[in-house]
Amino acid sequence: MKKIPALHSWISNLPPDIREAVLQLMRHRHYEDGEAVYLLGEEGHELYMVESGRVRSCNYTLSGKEIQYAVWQAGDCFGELSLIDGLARVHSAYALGPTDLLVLHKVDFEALYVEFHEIAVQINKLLSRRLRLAHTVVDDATLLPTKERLVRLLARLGYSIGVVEEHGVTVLEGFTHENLARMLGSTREGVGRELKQLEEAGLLRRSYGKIMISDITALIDSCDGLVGGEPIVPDYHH
Amino acid sequence: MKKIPALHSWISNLPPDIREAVLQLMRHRHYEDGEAVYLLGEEGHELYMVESGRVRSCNYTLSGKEIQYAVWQAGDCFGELSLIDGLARVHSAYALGPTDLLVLHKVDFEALYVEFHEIAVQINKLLSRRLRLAHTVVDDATLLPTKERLVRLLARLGYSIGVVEEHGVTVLEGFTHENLARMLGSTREGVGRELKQLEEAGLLRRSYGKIMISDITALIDSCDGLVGGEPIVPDYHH
DNA sequence: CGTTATCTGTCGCTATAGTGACAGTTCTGG
DNA sequence: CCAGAACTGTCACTATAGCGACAGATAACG
Repeated sequence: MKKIPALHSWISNLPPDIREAVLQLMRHRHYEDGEAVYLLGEEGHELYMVESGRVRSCNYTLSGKEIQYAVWQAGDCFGELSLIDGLARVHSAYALGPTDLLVLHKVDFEALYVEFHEIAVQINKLLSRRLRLAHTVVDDATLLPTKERLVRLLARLGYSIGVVEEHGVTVLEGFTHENLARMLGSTREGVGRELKQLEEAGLLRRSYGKIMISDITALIDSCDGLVGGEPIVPDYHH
Repeated sequence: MKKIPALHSWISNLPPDIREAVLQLMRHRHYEDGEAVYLLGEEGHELYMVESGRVRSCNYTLSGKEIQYAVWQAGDCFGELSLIDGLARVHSAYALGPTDLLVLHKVDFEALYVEFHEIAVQINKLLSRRLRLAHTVVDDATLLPTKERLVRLLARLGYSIGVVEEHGVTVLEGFTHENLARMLGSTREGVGRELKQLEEAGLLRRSYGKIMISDITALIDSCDGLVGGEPIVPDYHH
């Protein structure tokens, strides 16, 4: 049973001495389920790293429809965008379940940013990764039907925050159909329909809030209509 | 008659001395209409700045459907992503009409990147901008119906590469319905339908390959169902 | 100045996927 | 262990928008 490491952390990629300097300036903060870390439109004056729990980032229409961009968990960093360019938050972030974060204030970040060249380099890598991921999401949303988009979303989630159990089975836990639908810009019913079909095709098994993928590669191959663009961005560190 | 400045240039934001050092290492190259600058999946070993003409970046499905991410023109920089993270190109780039580019080789870029801290800082800003833009595109694609997506696309294009004529009319030239559809993940017919409706509503005028928007703000207001997320990312320089 | 290619307008057909409604299932907390 | 909540399954209805087809308009080029 192996946990796949965090993919969105620039802090853990820093050389040990600089990393310690950064961590020293970060403060703990606890959030209850559903509590907002920050809201769309706010001025951003902090960035974050997840210690435990999960955080989701999303945006809404006036009619209430929601798109969820990402779910961050232990080790992932987020919230740095507004600190880099000084503009407002483009989405809101909420705790998914009780969550502990490490918080770095803008003032401290800027001091570190100026002092250590290496931080800008790592942030560039982080932003590159985010950008590649955003491109694959745009590809999915504009080029593919719901079924394939779901497959690629499951692959991404499987690789990034899934837990690998014996026999190479990847398990996704804590995702409702509703939650998956939000990441696709689709609906609960639609996700249910497609998941059922994928189960019938033998590509995954389900049990209330748990999705077990026996072979992510096979899942992807089942319906990859894209010429290029892997569903998941390869890891840049190591 | 005023041209709106390039929004995707990290080079022009550098202090004059560093900028000169960068420009000195760049070489001219000419491309004919439709010629590939780079292709999806290739290893990237160059980055570019547009001198004249236009470049479009896109991706395809196996069935031939295309999504176009961006159109770059004079002053815009592109192609830096693969140089930052070392991964393959995630899309292809083609010249739109005869085009002249300035080319910087990876080796030279890396030397500059290490020597001048300021370059990493500017690249951070560029990537931030790209990421914000990508977020608004994801919002559009997943949350909004075709009509509103078209409106927001026109607003983005108007602000970024439109030409402002007398009476504040913004003119978009060189975009076919086909081309617009590719940026929406929609179809030529659909774009035609919606453009007609927008014209009937008095929000724009058309004449073969030219779209004249009298008031971009009014256009946006006509159907903005998003809670947050401006259709265009504000400019960070100045 | 006429031929060709590209772009645009229009119309009807169709299907993918969103909506609403309700029943069944699994979990949670007292 | 039981009641309520949250999640899931299913089905019929509907509409947005993609597809195919063709005619008309504008530009490009020799």
